[in-house]
Amino acid sequence: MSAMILVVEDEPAIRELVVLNLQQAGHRPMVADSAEQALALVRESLPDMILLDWMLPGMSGVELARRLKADSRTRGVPIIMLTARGDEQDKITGLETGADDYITKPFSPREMNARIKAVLRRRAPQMAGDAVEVTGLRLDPATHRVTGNDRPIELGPTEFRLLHFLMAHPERVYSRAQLLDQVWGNHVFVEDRTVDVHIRRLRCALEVTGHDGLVQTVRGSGYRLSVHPEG
Amino acid sequence: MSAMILVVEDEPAIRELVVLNLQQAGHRPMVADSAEQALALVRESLPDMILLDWMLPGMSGVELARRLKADSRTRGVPIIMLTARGDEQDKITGLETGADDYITKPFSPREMNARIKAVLRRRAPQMAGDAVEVTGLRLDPATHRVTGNDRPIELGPTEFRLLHFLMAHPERVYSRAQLLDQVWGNHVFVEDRTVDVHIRRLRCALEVTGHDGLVQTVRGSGYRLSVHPEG
DNA sequence: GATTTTTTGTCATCAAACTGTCATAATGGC
DNA sequence: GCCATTATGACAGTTTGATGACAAAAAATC
Repeated sequence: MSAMILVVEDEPAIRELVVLNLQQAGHRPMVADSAEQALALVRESLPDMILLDWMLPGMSGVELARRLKADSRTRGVPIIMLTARGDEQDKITGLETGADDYITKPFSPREMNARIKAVLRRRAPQMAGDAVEVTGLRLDPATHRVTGNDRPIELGPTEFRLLHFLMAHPERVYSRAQLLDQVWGNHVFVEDRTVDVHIRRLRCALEVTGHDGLVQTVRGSGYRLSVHPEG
Repeated sequence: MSAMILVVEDEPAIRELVVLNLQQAGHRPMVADSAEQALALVRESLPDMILLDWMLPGMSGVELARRLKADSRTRGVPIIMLTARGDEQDKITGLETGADDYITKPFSPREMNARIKAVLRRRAPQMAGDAVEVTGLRLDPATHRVTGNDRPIELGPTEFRLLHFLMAHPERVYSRAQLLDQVWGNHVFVEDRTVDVHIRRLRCALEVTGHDGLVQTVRGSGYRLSVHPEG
């Protein structure tokens, strides 16, 4: 479970606390101490999640959330609000602006981790770090192991990530561009056709346990991982 | 799970209660009735965890926590705050000073144990102090001794800690950064590649009993200790 | 307090693995 | 059969990890 998480918090003490805890949990934190800086960072590279302080100097956290949810590029990024008090009205407003969850200060690191994991599981399953299994094909991010009917399968790093993503979102077609965004990263410049090659390498590797049929081509659209026979 | 836990609490009744409960749970409690005495004790020997009363005569618990977190030697020791009431402001300040969790009095022994266990598991599972063994490779923290099939194995301090951590978390991949955090300490500034070198030294040492295969490389991700054959 | 002995972090180098791209063959739809 | 799309094999460049050497730092010894 290694997600890039942007922490937007102006108070240095709390910020450091959160960052430390995130690192402990194996995430890669980025920090911003204002909404403006956060926007700039997000423009550079899209994080997997944003922890957002309710109260910020300058542009408030609510306003920032609103903007992020208004932009199609950033809309999908889950947001967890950090709020000082458990004010019901705040909570309502927060959820209205599109926050995915809500943590009331003071929060224990355990609570924070639990909520982060829950949101990740909901919004970006491959980030949650759970093992996934489909008809005997099993991929465990924690041990970084792939097995087909309990026989080990060798995968390169890219094929691993690709399979991980596909298994986390089965029965759904993804275009090459989407796969490039999700598996390679949304900033790299790679030829579309490169996906074909990695799909082939993946199929090759899965062939030894007969699981290569799971990776299906959808002509004109992209690829899909499905348990249903092709066609 | 047997950890050395320092209890800092001025009220004798509560202190005894806590100590009793800790012993019941198999831990080894040390006690201090003031922050000053706590500091002296910590100077002697580093506990695995500190239960710290919020209100203390003389130097307060908050101040003590702050000092402990400021010192690189003691920074890694998890702190659980004992607070009298669920005072919101107290909790905020507590977390700011770097407490890992807090327990609100009055607390049930079960709650206390649960939180202690959780924090220990999260922060320093290898602190549990029990000997670990994997397919004939045995590491005993108490005697600081490593054997492979009952034949002694010589390890440098860093290699020992590294192996200890890996054996306490088998079958799981850790990035170099994570290993640096966990084994070196999350405050040191060391080159990532240094991990490679120590992994190699560790493997070299384990080679004499044929246990070097346990330490596996996961290309692009990090290292893993596993009983399953590589790849 | 000086001198060995260990331990540690860093580098340069080498081998192996991985990656992206292309040219070409194969395939499916019409 | 023709066209668009995908599969495949080969390849060169790049990245990554292993390894041996080395000097600084720390610890132990005298």
